[in-house]
Amino acid sequence: MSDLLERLRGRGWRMTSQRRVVAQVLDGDHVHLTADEVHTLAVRLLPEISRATVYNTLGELVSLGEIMEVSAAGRAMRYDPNAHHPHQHLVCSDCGTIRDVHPTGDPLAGLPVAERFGFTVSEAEVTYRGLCPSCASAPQV
Amino acid sequence: MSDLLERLRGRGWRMTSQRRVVAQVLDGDHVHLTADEVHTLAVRLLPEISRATVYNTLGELVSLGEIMEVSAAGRAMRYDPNAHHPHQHLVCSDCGTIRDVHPTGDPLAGLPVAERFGFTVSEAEVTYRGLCPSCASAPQV
DNA sequence: TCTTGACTTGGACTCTGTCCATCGTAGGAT
DNA sequence: ATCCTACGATGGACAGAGTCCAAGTCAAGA
Repeated sequence: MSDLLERLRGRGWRMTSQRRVVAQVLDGDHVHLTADEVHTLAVRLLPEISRATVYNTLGELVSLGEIMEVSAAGRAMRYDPNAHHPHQHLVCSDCGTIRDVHPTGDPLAGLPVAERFGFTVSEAEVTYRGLCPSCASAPQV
Repeated sequence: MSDLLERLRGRGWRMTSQRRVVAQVLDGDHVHLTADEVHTLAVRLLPEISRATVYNTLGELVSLGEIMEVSAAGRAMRYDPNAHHPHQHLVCSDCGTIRDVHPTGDPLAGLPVAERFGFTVSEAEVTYRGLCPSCASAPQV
């Protein structure tokens, strides 16, 4: 993601230390962090960074298509740095952990034209739900 | 949905006026209301009904499988009264309109065991996105 | 180096949803 | 028909996620 900064600069982004730090955090692991987690990690690198800036920056990255929002029903939105490789998500219904998965076949194919109601369907987002190994073995509440 | 109340009574639900009203509201239209909208409509029928009761009742209906939660990224959860016929959703990326659709095939089949990471996968939720006929013809912002 | 407008800050605010102590009542028992 | 009691309703406080805004800061072009 080091070239992310280059791409952004090319798009006229003013390069601030805050934005550099947010990009660095997203680059760190390929997990799907919440905005709050991004903020916590960013604070370690730049103690005075504010929550509002993290939200702003994440929002901008999303609208530029550099990262993806993944909504985890009822919980905080998560941010997926892996926006350039199409994939789907597997979510633990208990703890909210998210993994990237690559199903076979084209999910769009499952939707017959008769079921499209005149829509110009351009993508299908699939969320698989279940229990992750540790939640499946741990006693549920 | 008039038999909904019968089914619930059969499951040992205590039948209160509040619960009746919530069921009645959900029965009204087959749109996907938010909890707050359900509360607003319920108040018209039973002015003293509280928000907490609406949330409780919706939560119970969800866990009984009578209605479904549909998460609308970043916005309030919506409740889908059409839970007895499995279906997916087709969402207009421009205006947000939601339609129920019935894809062919089992969406779970697309996820190979090698891609399940030990999860006990129990369901797949598919959201098709595109432009509805009117947004497709109208100039976009 | 100067200038300026884009960016950041932090705290207040909104929106969704949950919790809890207390009160009310549906519906079985008598 | 009346009584009992556990289940359900209430509403206000609380919490988490995210937005807004006025004021201050600073990146980068001139």
